[in-house]
Amino acid sequence: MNLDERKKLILESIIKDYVETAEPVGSRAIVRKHGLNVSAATVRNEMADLEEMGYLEQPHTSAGRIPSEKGFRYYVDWMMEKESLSDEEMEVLDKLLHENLRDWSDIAQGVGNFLAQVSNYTSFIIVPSIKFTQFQYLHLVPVQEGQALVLVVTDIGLLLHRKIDVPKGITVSDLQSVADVFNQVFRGKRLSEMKRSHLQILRDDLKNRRRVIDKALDAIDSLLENSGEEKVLISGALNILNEPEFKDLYKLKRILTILEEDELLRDILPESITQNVDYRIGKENQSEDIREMSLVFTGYQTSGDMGKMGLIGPIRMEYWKAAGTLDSVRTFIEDLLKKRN
Amino acid sequence: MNLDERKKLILESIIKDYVETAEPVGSRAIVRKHGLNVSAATVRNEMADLEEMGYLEQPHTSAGRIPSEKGFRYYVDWMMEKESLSDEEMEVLDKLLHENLRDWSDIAQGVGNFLAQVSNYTSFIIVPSIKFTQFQYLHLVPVQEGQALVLVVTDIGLLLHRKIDVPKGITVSDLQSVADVFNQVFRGKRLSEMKRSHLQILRDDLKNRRRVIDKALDAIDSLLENSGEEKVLISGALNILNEPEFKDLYKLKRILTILEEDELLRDILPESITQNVDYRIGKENQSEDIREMSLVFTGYQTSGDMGKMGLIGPIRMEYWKAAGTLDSVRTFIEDLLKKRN
DNA sequence: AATTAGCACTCAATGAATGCGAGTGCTAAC
DNA sequence: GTTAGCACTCGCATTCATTGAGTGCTAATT
Repeated sequence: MNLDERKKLILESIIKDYVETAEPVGSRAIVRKHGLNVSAATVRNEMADLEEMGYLEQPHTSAGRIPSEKGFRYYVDWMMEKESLSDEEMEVLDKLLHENLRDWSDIAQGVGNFLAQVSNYTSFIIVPSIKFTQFQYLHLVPVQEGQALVLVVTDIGLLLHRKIDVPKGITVSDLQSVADVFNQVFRGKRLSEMKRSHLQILRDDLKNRRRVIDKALDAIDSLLENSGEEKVLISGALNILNEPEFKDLYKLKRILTILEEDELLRDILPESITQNVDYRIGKENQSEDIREMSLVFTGYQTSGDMGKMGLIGPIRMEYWKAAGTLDSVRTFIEDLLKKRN
Repeated sequence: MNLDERKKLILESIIKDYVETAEPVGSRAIVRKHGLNVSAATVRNEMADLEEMGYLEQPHTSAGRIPSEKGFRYYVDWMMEKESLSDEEMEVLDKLLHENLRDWSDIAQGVGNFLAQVSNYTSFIIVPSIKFTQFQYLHLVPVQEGQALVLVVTDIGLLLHRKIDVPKGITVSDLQSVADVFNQVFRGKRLSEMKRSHLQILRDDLKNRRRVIDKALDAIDSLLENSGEEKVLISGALNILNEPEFKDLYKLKRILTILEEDELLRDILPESITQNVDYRIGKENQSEDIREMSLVFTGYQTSGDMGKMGLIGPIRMEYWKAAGTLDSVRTFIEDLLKKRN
């Protein structure tokens, strides 16, 4: 894994130039732009070496070199320095998230937009299933004769509000006492653990209350069904229009379609994920469809499962910036989640 | 405005063919495909007439004819028969909307997706400002020491839920009585009319209650600020990738960018709008940016302002299908909105 | 032994020249 | 009024030569 300093410098020059311009880089250009004290011919020799080692490749004989995927991988693993968010960018993020404290999924969407915007790539955020968030309390709010609103609040905020039918003639304090039952029995439990069977308390209870409780649990069940899975948020898919490698309309269409289908994203990420930034460069991706793209991603800790987020871009990606941005954003939202608790 | 039957038939043939294939239509093709009992030469003469009248145009001398925008306009105004949704499509819509009764804006998003899907164009739905919906009642739900949840319910369902700070030591019944004040004073009023000045009742009331009321009104104000404007929902923007006229990457990018910017859509629609389906074909559009596209749109009645929805596609659009679809969907959601009340 | 100048060579990209064919417009006959 | 026939037009695809950036190799230089 050791390249001598000059080879490293040349590899880096080629990567930086190529990422910027999307054009093969020639020996002359390197000498000129990066102020090496050797001639182009020397650089050519080094480049031939690097190519033989697999770090560079040539689109065709008479073109310059471009970094191979292995070249990018080497750079990312051994040479790269992450580039964090600038102060101004941090400020934007800060403002964005403190402006209005809404649902966590709203916040996540905001973070996604932010990621896409600062990076100019496509961002994704996977919000973990709410199954494992803690039930805090439930309120039953009468709406009108025969209807009530179920409110479920968890450790990450309000989650469910849904109308249910209730028996006519039920009073506010009836509803209150039903809610009290929930709050006693389930407080601190995870949503996924809320089962009818735990409500033995009610074995011989009033029929009316029983019915309301059933309805409320139905509502919770349906919540888990609808949003019980992790949620995938995608932002900035159109940013790939800026990448010259996708000027081919057919390719473009295929990729945009994938990016629109949030379901597909779940599959291209590894099951388990850590809070370190990780990379999948080009063909390192399992999924056929994104073999021409790179992924930079990381996990973030929530009160429940680990969430995931990341950026999708061309192989010719500013990995340094993407990784730095993700690092900054991760710490930021983890702080935010802690504070909200 | 009178064309003889044969000219109409020829115009229609050209429109149908061109809409389908995006290629100029030649005289031979018309005779062959549409079973005219005249020769190609005759059709050519008629076509020359139609061109002179401005209903057709020729991309270049040696090509067939394509309908001009005026030609499409004539067809839409005088000849077209709308093509309603098929039974299966109606069923899909029905299922979609009865599946889960959520927020109206969720429903609107669903309808938008549906429109985009059945039409294969880009759909937009403008949900009118909530300012003019009727306040039904407010609930204050204690969350934890020093915090409460404001719930505002209007005639179209739950609208706002936001945490506010409340003085410590305030009791549930205190909150309840504050809510009662709101419900007495504002019931049936429009959100935009809810002002502090109406709360003279409170002139000499307890300081604590006063403070809570102020906070709640702040929350409502902020609601109006954030979502007080009409909301634009766009769906299926990527459908334009299917249209060959946008194979030019530069055009494509410009248009997709516009479609992503929902703000811009507001501007391209006329201020006042009726429940009839209306059209803007190509250069009939005021806005520079969509002069190469057509709009088909209609208003839908809500309990407040008139909402708007429609489809954006190439000039070479299936107006008949688009108009029929919008008609069907309009009546559908108007029924839905009535029922929910 | 490493570096460099020099030069022949390669190959994509560009643009001019050419042929093809779909479709028209016109004329003369029906 | 309709139609057959035919010359004509013009976009499109193909071919071919030209250009130029960039390489690889060799021989000279440090």
